Amino acid sequence: MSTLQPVRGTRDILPDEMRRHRVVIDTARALAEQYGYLEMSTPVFEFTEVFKRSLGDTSDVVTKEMYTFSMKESEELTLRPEATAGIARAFISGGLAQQLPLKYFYCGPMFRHERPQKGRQRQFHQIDVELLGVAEPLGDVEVIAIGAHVLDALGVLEKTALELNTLGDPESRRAYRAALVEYFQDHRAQLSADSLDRLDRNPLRILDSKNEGDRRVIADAPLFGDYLNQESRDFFDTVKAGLEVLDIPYQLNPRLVRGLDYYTHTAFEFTTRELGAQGAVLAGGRYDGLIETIGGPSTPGIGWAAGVERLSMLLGRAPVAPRPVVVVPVGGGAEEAALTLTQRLRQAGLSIELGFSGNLKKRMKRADRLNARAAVILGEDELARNSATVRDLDTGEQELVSLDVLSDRLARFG
RNA sequence: GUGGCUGUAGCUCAGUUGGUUAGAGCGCCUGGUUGUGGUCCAGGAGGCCGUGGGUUCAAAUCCCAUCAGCCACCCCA
Repeated sequence: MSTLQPVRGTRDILPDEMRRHRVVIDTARALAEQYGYLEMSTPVFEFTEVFKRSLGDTSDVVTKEMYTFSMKESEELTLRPEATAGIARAFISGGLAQQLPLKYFYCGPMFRHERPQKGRQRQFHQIDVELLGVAEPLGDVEVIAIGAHVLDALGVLEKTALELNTLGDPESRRAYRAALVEYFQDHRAQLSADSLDRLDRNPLRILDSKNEGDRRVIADAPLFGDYLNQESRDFFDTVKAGLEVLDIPYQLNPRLVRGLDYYTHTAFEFTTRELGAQGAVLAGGRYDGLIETIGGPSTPGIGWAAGVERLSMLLGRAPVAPRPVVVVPVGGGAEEAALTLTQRLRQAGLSIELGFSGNLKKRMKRADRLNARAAVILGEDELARNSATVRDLDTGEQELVSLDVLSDRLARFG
């Protein structure tokens, strides 16, 4: 192939694939709006500090996956690896704490320097829903409900399963974390190198390990359920009850964890088995501590992100390109008339193609390749009668139509 | 970041133990029609065999490196 390859982990999105992306994004945006979540946008890059503080200095994303660059000695910038940090930052910079609760929808490209795989690229796209300023478990239920609704509207809900867990409030977490660290310290010898590393940085993550030795140790590890205080237990019960009321099935997964301290209570993931190792398709949770952590007023929050590429891979049939009507001039004398006719029909709201060159045969062939619905043939004969020949390209039937009523006549091909 | 598999026309692939001008299907172009597409028929264009080195009289075929994709780990959307 050419040496002009796209950068590793990036790709061009041509119209066929773009159409799939748009189905995902447009569906999610419309549904989110229906729930009152309004679209907003933040810059693709931020001061590196924004991500370090919000994702945590020890997270994998921050320690080895960020695209960081500096412009001046004082300006360390990073291409965003996810959306929530920027939204939280915008919340603080904009003084938006005055207007709670806030409901946002977001979509755009994200950047992570990971080893590419199917369903995992270095530039990828996410849709994102955030609810700020709601501490009640009903907020969790609504946010998860939007996720389920989006997946259902895309026709992929039955290809996924909702996994649910709670991380409790900070008090419960601290107690559990301490118990976990103590337990794993006693079993250091049986843990994998990866997990030993996690023991310092991110002990909850060990629960998620797929390593066999780790799994044996994990089997007897303390359970989060035993360390949840009453408030946390009640909170989780209310979330579960809400999901049951809405008929959203879920499976409890005590191994579903988030490593960082500002995550609280609900954690959830819609996963699929159709994308190999990249199973998480739409995932999120509650982050009551986040905004305070990066320097704002203590504000509860919950949200999710979903991978546009992953969702579009799950989509069954690709949406077809819109079918235009093609205007075909015959002979040089008809070109001008065709040009004005084309523009007039477009202004009437029709999708019209006018080829730039070629004889009748070539133009008809091109119409066919465009999957055109009809051809409007304009030659000397037609012009003499102030008419055009309209050919239905599906049935092959054609008739002479006066130019005066042409746009009405073509409306049925719209 | 670690380990493994793969890389031949626009696409999907074939290419025998290294041996003359590298093949197929689909797609594309031209013609069979002077004002009519899809089907059919005939013809045609298009490959530095991912890239760079090496072994050999001889490399798409063997070796090394490199780039990219894929799979698992990891991470997550």
